[in-house]
Amino acid sequence: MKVYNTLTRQKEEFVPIEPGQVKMYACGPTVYNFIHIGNARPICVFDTLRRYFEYRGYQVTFVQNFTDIDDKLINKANEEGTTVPEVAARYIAEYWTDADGLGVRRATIHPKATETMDAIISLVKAIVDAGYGYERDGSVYFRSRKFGDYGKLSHQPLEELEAGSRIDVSEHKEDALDFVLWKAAKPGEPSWDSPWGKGRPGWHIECTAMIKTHLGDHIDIHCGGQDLIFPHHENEIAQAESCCQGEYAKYWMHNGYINVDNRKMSKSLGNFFTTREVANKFGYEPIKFMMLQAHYRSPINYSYDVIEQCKAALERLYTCRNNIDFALKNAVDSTTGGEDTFAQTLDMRRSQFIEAMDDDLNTADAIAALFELVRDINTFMALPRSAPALAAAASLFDELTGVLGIVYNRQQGSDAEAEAIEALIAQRQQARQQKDFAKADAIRNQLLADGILLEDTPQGVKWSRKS
RNA sequence: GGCGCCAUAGCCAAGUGGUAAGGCAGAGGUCUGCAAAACCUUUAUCCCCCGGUUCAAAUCCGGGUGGCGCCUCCA
Repeated sequence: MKVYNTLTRQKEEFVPIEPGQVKMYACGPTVYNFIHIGNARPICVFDTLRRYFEYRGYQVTFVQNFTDIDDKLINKANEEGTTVPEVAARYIAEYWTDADGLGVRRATIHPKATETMDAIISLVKAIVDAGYGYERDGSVYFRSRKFGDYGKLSHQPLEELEAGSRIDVSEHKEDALDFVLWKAAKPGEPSWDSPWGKGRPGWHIECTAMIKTHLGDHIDIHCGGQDLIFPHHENEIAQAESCCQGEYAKYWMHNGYINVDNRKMSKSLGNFFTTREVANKFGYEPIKFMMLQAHYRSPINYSYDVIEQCKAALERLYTCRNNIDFALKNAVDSTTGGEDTFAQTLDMRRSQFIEAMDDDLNTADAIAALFELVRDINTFMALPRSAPALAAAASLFDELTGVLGIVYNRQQGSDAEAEAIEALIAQRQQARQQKDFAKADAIRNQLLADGILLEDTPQGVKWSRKS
């Protein structure tokens, strides 16, 4: 498999540090609000990456953090007259709702910054001991310029980084490039005891500490949004490699932005949509599909039209899967002509899918393979088929959509409900036989109003729930 | 100023040297009591513009034009 590595700005063959194992880390949300769909992109993309590695037989340890102590959380708690832990707990719960809706699996470990405090403090200490950190008035800073590789990820010359940075008069940095590892406590803020007095961690140190705690000193892949390359990931490298030999992360993968009106969607610009509000209107599935229909490094311009198109595209997929189940109920006993060819076609689509995913997670091409598979299956089902052949089709469909994490969770009704529907269908069939089409259509329309779609086929009446 | 990214049909989107995937929308057809679904056909003589390299370029090189991002919290 090839992956694009931000470090080298090239697609590279993925070679894990330990054969058969992948250790990956993705920067997770700061839990002070609902996540917006820009936040949802890396969550979806890197979940798919993780699933794909597992599909290819790797044992994956995937860590994604929650930043649960930070200025934004403190502000939110103050605004609401509540506490930081309460705010964090609430939005972590909301995060799970969105993640589950998007069909994103739980990571192996979801550490929280506040639960990693010991590791954070010892890491800061190690950095100070190594001569890269220094304390001023209870805060600890990192000497960026002393770390020779500073700028290697963002590919920025130091002078330029310096020109862009500003020294806050309230801080006591030796150099404009330096960044904070540990912040001295301000009155009324949550704080932890440390060798430098009460304080809390800087933004960058938690990820490094969590990686070292849960994955070790060297990981295969570090992921995140492109906007984290500088300064966040650059600083993580400095923190990790200044006090530990060897490479912190072998591959760095960064996803592109979600835009609105071609502008980056962000909380600071105020042009964001929360995942929840879009999901309430269109469902979670089209959001997930939108994330995967484009390559993960390309920008996606979110709009009403796009999400509607995604919904329609998904409908084709779901209908196919439903039709397989229907065909399975009416399967014939003996095999029919062309089943060998069909089996070969299935294998060919699987190969096509894998080839696409192997090329730096080209989910757009993988989805194209999936749609071609759908056409193959639909064509195959034009005739009555044997159960094993249909089951093979269903199995491959589930296999590939499973790797993508395109959830298919159309709600299931109760048995009583199904019986009532079947009864109405029977009435309608009777009406049809008597050529009472007005009555037949009335029943069909009534069911449709209840979200039940009837379709007449040579094998009988098929019904399904519409979203 | 520094470092990058992008420009493909009405819309979304792959393809990065060998003659334009896939989806949505549209048109025609088959099937159907009708509808739905499905299938077939069709929708870019051409990939922002101008040069160049090559037997061959949407794909490489040079120059434009337009859009965007990071350098400050941010996925």
